[in-house]
Amino acid sequence: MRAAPTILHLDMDAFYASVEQAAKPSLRGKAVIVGGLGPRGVVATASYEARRFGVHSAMPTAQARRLCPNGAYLIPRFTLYRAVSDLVMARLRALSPLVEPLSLDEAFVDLEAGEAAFDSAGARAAGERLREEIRAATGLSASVGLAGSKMLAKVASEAAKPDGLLLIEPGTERELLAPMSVRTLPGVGPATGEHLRRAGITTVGELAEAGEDELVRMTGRAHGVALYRMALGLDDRPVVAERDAKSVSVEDTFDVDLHDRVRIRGEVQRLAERCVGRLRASGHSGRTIVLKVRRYDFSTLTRSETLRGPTDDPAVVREAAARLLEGVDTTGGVRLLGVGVSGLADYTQEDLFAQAEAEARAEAAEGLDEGGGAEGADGAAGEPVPAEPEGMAESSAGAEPAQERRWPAGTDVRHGEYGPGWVQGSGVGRVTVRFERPGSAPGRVRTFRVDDPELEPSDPLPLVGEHAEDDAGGGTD
DNA sequence: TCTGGGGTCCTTAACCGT
DNA sequence: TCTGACGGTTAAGGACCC
Repeated sequence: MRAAPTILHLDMDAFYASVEQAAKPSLRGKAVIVGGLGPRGVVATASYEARRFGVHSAMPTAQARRLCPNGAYLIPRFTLYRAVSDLVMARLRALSPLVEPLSLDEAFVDLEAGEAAFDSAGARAAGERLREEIRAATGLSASVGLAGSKMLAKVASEAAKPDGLLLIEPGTERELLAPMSVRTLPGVGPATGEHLRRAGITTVGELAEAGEDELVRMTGRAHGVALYRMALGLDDRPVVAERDAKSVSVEDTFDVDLHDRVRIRGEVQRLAERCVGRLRASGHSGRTIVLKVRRYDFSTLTRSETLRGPTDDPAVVREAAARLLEGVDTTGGVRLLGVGVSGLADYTQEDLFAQAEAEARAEAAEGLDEGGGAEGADGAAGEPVPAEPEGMAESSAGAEPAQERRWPAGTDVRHGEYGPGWVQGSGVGRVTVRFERPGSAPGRVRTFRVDDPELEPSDPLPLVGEHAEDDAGGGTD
């Protein structure tokens, strides 16, 4: 019924992990796990090599380490991923003005609107060309789904993974979907999946048979209607570029539950500041302040307050957050705190640029603050481990004077003598660095004292060498 | 060693006003 | 004036996504 399969869904394969493998030649073909490395971290992305051990995203990192003890565990480096993502999105926008990014590694493109394709053959050709261009520009593989609707295009790219392309011909969608699990449909997660399973519905075909009324009764109005339409392969949502943000929030999970009320208040104030920093950087102000508290038992509650008008004043947000906290019982301990602002209004801030810069600096400083997990700890003997008092996550009230330099695994560094490399692990006063760069052969490893003056953090190098013209970065030769 | 961080959207209930 | 049907807003929670 629907026209030609000219909606394209692009999905980068194991994006964060693939970027790290591209940046670090010695990791190619190896199990790479990107995610939180602390005691409560979870996996953001696992390379396909790591997936063979049963590691997958959203899994606690601790569990991943048990399944795959020899994997490389790295913290995410969003600035690098964003830069790579920008290259990819630029390719998409060259195809069509109608590009809807869903995240750093995923987007929809309306090929017809860009006059890039009008039929199956044209769409397939455009998709294959796109995959080649992305590989040339970034060195990474992407999967492409093509269909007459967003939902089907996404299902197609999922099925094409990794490094593939799948086009769903119009008219074939129902029979294609029928045997698939309901869980392949976007919007059907663990809860809905289990709900449906208990009603004896496990495939998309059974979903369609159940009928709209039944599904609405089981899962609610909006969900039921959407579910039924998806089961029939119906989806007429347009590709929309430029959707504006609806809320801004920041949250922190603590390595150890917080009990001290004074400390909790202090953390809420910090989060409020950070939240406003981001709010301002995005050129917004907001009316509703939200406090989020996750307790020791993982139960989560939110408290919110709506102001008379929008604000981007740190003091106002801090005070509102503090008021909201007073209404929350924290006995037993708190594992996470968050502060958010919603009800956003455009707010053209006078000195927006100065603020954005301040924010960027603050973020850069924070990035290096995170607790670094040593990874290749090997048989390092002797010397007592620094034994950090846990829970004193970051910037612990300036108690310790001679701050030891931290080298989180995965950080880019430059050594005066050996050149560019990355931190493979650190601990017991030492840091292990592998010297290699995106274009090079796998490099050698050397170990230094953490305070080696020749060693300094550096910016990530571009994945594909060609952009040598801009020496803006650390192009000291 | 259980379970991140940033979002979006939906549902339900209470409350207010028409 | 009382009651009801609605509709909008606010607050809280939950499911889901990457």
